[in-house]
Parts: sequence; structure tokens; C-alpha cells
Amino acid sequence: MTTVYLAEDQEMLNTALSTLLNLEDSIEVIGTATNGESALKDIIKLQPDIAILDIEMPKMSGLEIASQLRIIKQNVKVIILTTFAQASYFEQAVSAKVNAYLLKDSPTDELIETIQEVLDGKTIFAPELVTSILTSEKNPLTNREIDILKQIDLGLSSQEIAKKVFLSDGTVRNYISSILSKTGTRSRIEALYIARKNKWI
Amino acid sequence: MTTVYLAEDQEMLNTALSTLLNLEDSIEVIGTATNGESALKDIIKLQPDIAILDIEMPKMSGLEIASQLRIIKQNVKVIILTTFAQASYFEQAVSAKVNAYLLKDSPTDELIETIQEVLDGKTIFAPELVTSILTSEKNPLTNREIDILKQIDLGLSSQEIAKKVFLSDGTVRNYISSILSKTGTRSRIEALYIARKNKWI
DNA sequence: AATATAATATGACAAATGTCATAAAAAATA
DNA sequence: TATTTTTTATGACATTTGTCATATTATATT
Repeated sequence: MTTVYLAEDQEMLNTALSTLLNLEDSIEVIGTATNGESALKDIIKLQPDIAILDIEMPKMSGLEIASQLRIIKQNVKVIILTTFAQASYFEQAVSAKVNAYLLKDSPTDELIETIQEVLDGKTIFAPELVTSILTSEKNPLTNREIDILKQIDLGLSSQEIAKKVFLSDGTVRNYISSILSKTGTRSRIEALYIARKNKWI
Repeated sequence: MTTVYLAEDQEMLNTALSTLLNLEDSIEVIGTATNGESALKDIIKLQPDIAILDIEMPKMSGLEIASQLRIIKQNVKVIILTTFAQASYFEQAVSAKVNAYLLKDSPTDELIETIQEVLDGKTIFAPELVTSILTSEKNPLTNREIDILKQIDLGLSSQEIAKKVFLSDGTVRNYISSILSKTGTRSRIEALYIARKNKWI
């Protein structure tokens, strides 16, 4: 009997999914939570074989939980279940050494199979996820440029950004010019649009 | 026995939810779809008592399906089930005369109750939804201003927008100035941020 | 039809944005 | 340590953004 813990903030879906899992002969859902903090505490206490974690939850994300579990050397295997085929989440998942990363678009039997495979010691990434990451635009921006772009997104002027990041106004304008050039855009708004679309910010 | 049709694009959640509903003695899920177009056809063919529809789906939204069902005078009762407490969706739901509008954050038994209430002829809006709509900022912008804001969001310059909407450059700049004034912002990026946050665009 | 209101336009101007060349300082590399 | 690369800065300039006052045109109201 495989013990599973489920963290998913939308209550209706949480209930539906745990009901579905409990219908499997070999699976028992021993606990659920709708926020990340409770989930982490429960997982440490209950020691399930597998934790199935949504990413975006109140108080702590599924990825943060996974990270924490690694840091405190818990043996639970982690399956991230998410809506988002997003490069930065994927990178976090890889560095948190999660055992599987699945999309909610996947058919149910894929989740059941994944549970078995993860127990057998495999690491699973949903193929559509890997495809999506591989085909998305590589972020051409430096960390400094990304930081400045984030400040632009707050609606700050060049002078305001300069003050905030301890650079001169001219330098900020140069960085912005560089961002526009790298993203092939002509204005801040366009650059923001491209960056959001590609999930660089 | 109440017959239910379920449309939800995320396959895993679709399966989980229909499984959950089928566990109810008085409910039978007679069909499901992961896109709006198939859902509409099926609903017309199968004539369920109730259609439970997600909003954001490929090919046709739940709200569009609801509208269509009203137009062709189908008797099915419509429950919209969504992640989004969003004013414009709410308005569409009201004008499509949906029978219930529920959030996925709600507990499961609320859905089961809602099914019963809708069958009894009631109209149900999730209270947190109504609260959220009532407390959100009233959109102060005219239709023209919203249209121009949407063009700004595409990264167009004042001149480009002017050409696109058949106004003079100066008029567009006046409208933008008016938008900034109404939203209490100082720049296009800030105005976009406020408008997005309040779901005016 | 006359009047009031809303939408559009023009003109002038200050400030901000973005470009580009060049230089200086800091960090990395050999 | 010397050299190279990267980051930051300065200066000049053209264009765009945003403000404001005023005028004109179109639409709605009386």
C-alpha cells in the first residue's frame, strides 16, 4: 500500500483528486492540505511514501516544500503537479531534485503510472513539459537587465530605478537600450510583453 | 437520477471531478469534454439536466457555451465552475443567465448542494465571488479609453495607435492623459498595471 | 430648432525615453 | 602583475510622452 500526501489549494480539486487516488487499490491518501505550510508540517509528521504538490499555493509553494524536504533529508518522493510548463519552475524542480513533474493536462492514468515509477526509483518529467522548455526562447538578458526590467514593470522612471539599484540614470538608460536591442523591441512596454510571454519575469 | 455533463480542459482534473460526482448516489456524469466545441455538441445531443462548465477551455469558453445554449433555447441548467473571480466573466455569466457560478476554491459539498439548488430553480453565485466583485475598483474608463489602453498594451506608440483607431495623435495623447488621471498613475506602464490588476483589460 | 454635453483636434512646452559614442572603473583571466 | 572583459558612467541629441489650454465638431438633450 503506497501512502500519498496531496497539497492543492483549490479545495474542490483537492477533494476530487484525493478521492480518485483513494479509488486505486494500491494507494492510500493519508493527508491533504490547501496551503504549503500545513503541507510541509504534515508531510514531516506523517512520512508518506509520496507527496503530490501543486506549485502555486498560499504560504509556501510546492517547489519550496520540495526544497525544504531535501534540505532536512526527508525520504518522501515528490511529484509536482502543475498547470505551468514554465522554465523557471522547471529549473527549480530540477535543483530541488523532485522525482516527477507532471502537468494537470495529463490523463489520470499517467499520474498512477508515475506514482509507480517514482517508487521504482525513476525520475519523470512530462514530455510536453520538456518539449515546451526546449522550444521556448532562451533568455538573452543578464541578471542586471532582468532586475531592471522588473523595476520597469513597476512603472518606475529611469531616475527612480537608478536610485533603487544604486546606478546612474544614464547607466539605467543604457541597460534599457540593451534590453530593447536583445529582445528586438522598441519600447519598455514591448520588452515587458516579450519577457512576460517567455516567462523571463 | 440527475444527469450531468462536465467540461474541463485539464484532463486529470476532469477525470477526478467526474469520478467524484459519479460517487454521489443521485448524480450520473453522462459525458465529459476537454474543449468547448465538443462540449456544446454533446450537450445538445445528450440533453443532460445540468452542464458544469469551466470558463477557459480551447475552442470555446464555458461562457460562450452557456450563451449558445440560451440562444438555441436548450433547457439544460448551467453551472460555471471557475478559478476566476473576475468582473467581466461575472457580467457575461449574468447576461448568459447561468444558473450558478462557483469557484474551484469552494468545498465539494458546495457543488453537490448547488446541483440540487439549481434543479430546484434557484440561481447561485458563490458569495466570495459577489464580495470580490463588489469590492473591486469600479472601472472609471470610457470604452474609448479602454480601447486605447489595450493598444498601449501592444506596445504601440501614440502615432501608431492614432492611425489604428482613426484619431489624431494629439487626441490619443489626450486620452492617455485622461487615463493616467483617472487611474491615478503617471505613466503608461503604471496605468496598464492598475488596469490588469483590476481586470479592466 | 436651440442648447448642452461629449468627443475630437490643435498647439505649445517640459520632461522622459532611447540611441550612440566614448570613457572610466571594476572584475575576471592569463 | 598585466591584460582583457565586463560593468558603469557621461554627454549629446532626436523623438516620444504627457500636460494643459483652447477650439471645433459631433451627438444628445430640451
